[in-house]
Amino acid sequence: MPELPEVEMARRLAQRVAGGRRIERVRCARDAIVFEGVTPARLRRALVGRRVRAAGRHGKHFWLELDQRPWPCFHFGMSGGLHTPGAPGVRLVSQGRTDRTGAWPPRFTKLWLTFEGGRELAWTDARRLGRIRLRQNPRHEPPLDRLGFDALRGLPPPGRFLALTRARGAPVKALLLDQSFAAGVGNWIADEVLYQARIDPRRPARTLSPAEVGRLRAALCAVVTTAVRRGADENRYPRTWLFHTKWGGTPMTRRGERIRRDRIGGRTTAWVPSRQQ
DNA sequence: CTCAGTGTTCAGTG
DNA sequence: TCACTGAACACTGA
Repeated sequence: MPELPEVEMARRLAQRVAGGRRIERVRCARDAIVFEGVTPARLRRALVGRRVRAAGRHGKHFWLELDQRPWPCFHFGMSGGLHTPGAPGVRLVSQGRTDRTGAWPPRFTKLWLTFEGGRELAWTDARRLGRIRLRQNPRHEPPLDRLGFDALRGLPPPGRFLALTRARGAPVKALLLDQSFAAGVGNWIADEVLYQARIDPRRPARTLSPAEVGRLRAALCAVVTTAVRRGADENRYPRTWLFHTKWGGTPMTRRGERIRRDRIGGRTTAWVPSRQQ
């Protein structure tokens, strides 16, 4: 689930539910892995009674900006999500079948917040690769301070993007996944971007021509902004996207192109050799 | 039962 | 020191 578009939806959900409200109650699961460097008692002390001013995000990390520091910071790992009880006009960040049951709080809830007025947020993580931390200044402390430009809001201008890309020797697929390059890009976005830019994922980044880097930048921008505009709802992504056909039993795009799957940059990569030379 | 997986970190290599 | 690679992490669901 959680690449940049899903995390952006979570941020907006947090903003709508919690923005301007005081935190009344904080409940934590017992989990010394997900709560990194924070005991439930300290987290409770930092949050209870605080007012939420806003919700921030960079790449796949997001945080709540409170009227007093430190602030809670969240990363969803492979399987995390943010939920609120189904109130009219409030969109759920879906986490698949485990919470279509409608249970509240959902299965695998790690942090459960109640705000003044009775609104609630639940942060879930089945596989426990996600993290909850406390930070004085999230953007300027680990792990956020090691991130590159945000793929939605911080895309560098063409000249700088070209220089950044050609400074690297890794396969361009690996470069796209590197969070210190483009924060927020995950496996499916990287595949989609390379497909749309018509670039072979194995190519060392420094061998791309200026025209190819231009296509890469344009495709990155298009994929991320479109996914966010469509509410990170895969059913609403354009039909031409590789996304829809990459995992199916039929390894074909709807254009009839053969899809190949290789291990590139440490991840399974779906690509179309006839189109990505 | 086995294996892949929408992610990150860290040890090891050159 | 830097750039890069691959394994480990923890657990679910196919």
